[in-house]
Amino acid sequence: VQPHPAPRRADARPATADVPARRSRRGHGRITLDDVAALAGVTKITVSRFLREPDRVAAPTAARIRDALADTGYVRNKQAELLASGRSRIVAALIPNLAHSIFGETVHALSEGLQTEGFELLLASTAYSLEREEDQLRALLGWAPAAVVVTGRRHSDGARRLLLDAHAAGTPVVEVWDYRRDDAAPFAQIGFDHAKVGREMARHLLDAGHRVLAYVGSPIATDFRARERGAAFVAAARRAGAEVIDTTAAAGDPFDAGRAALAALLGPARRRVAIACANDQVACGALLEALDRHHVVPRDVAVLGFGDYPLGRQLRPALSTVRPPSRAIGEAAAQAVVAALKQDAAPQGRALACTLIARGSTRTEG
Amino acid sequence: VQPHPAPRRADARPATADVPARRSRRGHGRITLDDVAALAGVTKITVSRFLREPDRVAAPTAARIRDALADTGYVRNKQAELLASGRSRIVAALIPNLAHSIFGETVHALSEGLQTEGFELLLASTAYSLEREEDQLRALLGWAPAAVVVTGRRHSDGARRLLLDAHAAGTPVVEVWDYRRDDAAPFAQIGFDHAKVGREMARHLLDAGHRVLAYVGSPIATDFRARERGAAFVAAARRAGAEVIDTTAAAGDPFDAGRAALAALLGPARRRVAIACANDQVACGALLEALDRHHVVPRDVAVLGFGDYPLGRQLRPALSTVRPPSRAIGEAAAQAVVAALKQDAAPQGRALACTLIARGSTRTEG
DNA sequence: TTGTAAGCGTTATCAA
DNA sequence: TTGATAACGCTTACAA
Repeated sequence: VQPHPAPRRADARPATADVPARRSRRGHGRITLDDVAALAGVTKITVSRFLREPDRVAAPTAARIRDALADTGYVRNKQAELLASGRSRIVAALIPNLAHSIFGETVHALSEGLQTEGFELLLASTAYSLEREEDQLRALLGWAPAAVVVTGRRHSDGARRLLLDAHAAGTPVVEVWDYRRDDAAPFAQIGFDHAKVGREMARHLLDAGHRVLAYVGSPIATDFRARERGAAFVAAARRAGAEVIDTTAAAGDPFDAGRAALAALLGPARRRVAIACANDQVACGALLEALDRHHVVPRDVAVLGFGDYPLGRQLRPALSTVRPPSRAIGEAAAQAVVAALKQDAAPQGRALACTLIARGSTRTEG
Repeated sequence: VQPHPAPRRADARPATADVPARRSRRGHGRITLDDVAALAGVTKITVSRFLREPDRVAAPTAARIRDALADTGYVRNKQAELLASGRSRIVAALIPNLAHSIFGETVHALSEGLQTEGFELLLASTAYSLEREEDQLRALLGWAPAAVVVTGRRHSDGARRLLLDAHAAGTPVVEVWDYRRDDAAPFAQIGFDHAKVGREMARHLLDAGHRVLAYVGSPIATDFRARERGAAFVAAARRAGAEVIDTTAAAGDPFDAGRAALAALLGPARRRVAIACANDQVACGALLEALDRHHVVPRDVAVLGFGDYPLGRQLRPALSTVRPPSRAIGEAAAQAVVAALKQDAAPQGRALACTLIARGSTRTEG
């Protein structure tokens, strides 16, 4: 641990004409522009200018300011900066779940894309609750963000109102992880059509020759996108004349839920089924349970997941799954937001594609 | 989609004595306190007071203000609020990795603990880079946070300087996920002793009768905590007279890295080994590879992970692992920060315990 | 090239 | 119970 000089603070503020010694409502002890300026022998506006446009101050002055900044360990106060400049370089994003989730890559890509353009990402999670979404959205809007990114196209009336107000005030609003061509929503959508994915999942299992199809849905009632996939899966399977079982995974550990779902589906009365799951974790649980029970995969039991988590590739047979364009969504959202802000126009929506990855859990290899 | 009234904005600002019609540097179209106040027929300070202490305005006035707030869809500007009040209710936290990580529970618990006390969490990730930590820390400090939470006790000189300055200015600083009893660091530490965990991991494998021990470390050179566990593991195993192999997992998919590590360790020349891994994903990869190769687990190949990810429980045999107090760290950090801010004192550090969970991958059951 | 004055939207202080 | 005024720390606009 290196010792280091305590932060220097100018004792006397630069005398501002005949203003009485500042009544110091609170100092919080932090270094301000005035402190740096005093040390550099200039006024704060020169330091401020140096911070924004270094080339516009004379070289010797710049050198003194540089020293003063390093000496004091000055950190610019964002609140004051944003309030004064009127334009925030903050993008607020609202995601259902931060920890251990499918949204990780989206957030990462979004963050990178924004950072390279000089924007900061302010993140909050909704825990899949519409009510919480509204609360968090209100909190985020308090930061006066330059743009807003939300997940999905379903919101509470209050949240929708907030988004529409922001939109009306010229703040770009982007909805990610969903896309409906026919949707007349006012916000740009960047994502994919979940109903279409559900149909493709059914089609894949039907094409593999299965005639008994099950969907194991998410235990989260407000995961509208998973529900949409499930509903479309069920409808498509029924249309094709298959026997369809529509179930929901138990709450709690998703692997255990997948195991339990498989156990419930199979028994003396039923020995063959093709299962599509709301996510790969549930699917891995189902697949592991099927293997433990010595069912023949994929002939008797086929399992199809969603999300393309790294684990699925490791099982034997490996898990078939749908890979969502997680990273592309984040990249596209960053691009859309940045472009909209630069051109002062409404952001552009974009449809992205999922990829169905057929592996051993649904298809006999070779 | 319900139609809703466009946000109302008072056309004429309340006449502020003889100030000329505002020169309107920029309007950003957002609703301000003045707009709400004009609609309610009061001045902005009354609205501000209502927002902070509703009981201190007369009932009829309060009702009018309430209506005006709802009508306008007013959202309080955080920048102005924080700047004016001088005390930010923001806690800044710096975590190595947000997506898919062991820190998820810590962040979640921290967030919950702070939220119930009226604080907001501002999160940033370091991607395990000291350089990035310093950058991100500087950015976070720009928000003038009421407290700072960082991961670990290793920082760049610059970051340390920033933390010490904050500390000196009375801002509580907490280091999480590490704890050294002998450490004379100025910051409160909330976590556990990684060296001790490394020794316990070695002890567990030795107690199970193994005499050839391997450590598969993290590919992230700057994951100091994993390195500390590894170094202590190796030292303890050597002290006990065991043959020790100290390796590092390949970068990329951790499951694949675990598989590759096992493949490299075992061959014609060596048929028995007990492997400890930097994390459960690598350990699961190693365990799956051992099973695919028909090694006898745990007699010939034993595998011990770290992290207690849900997947480990699902394998057969299940993965032995160390469960870190992830949630407890987040809770304790929230408590420490809140207590420090309330009492205007330095935050208190705390040692928390890991639990070694012996399952079938290291111990013959029954 | 540098500085002065005003103001961003809110809150603390004090007065009415 | 309500309001006038002066900050908070910084940036914009304009002057020197």
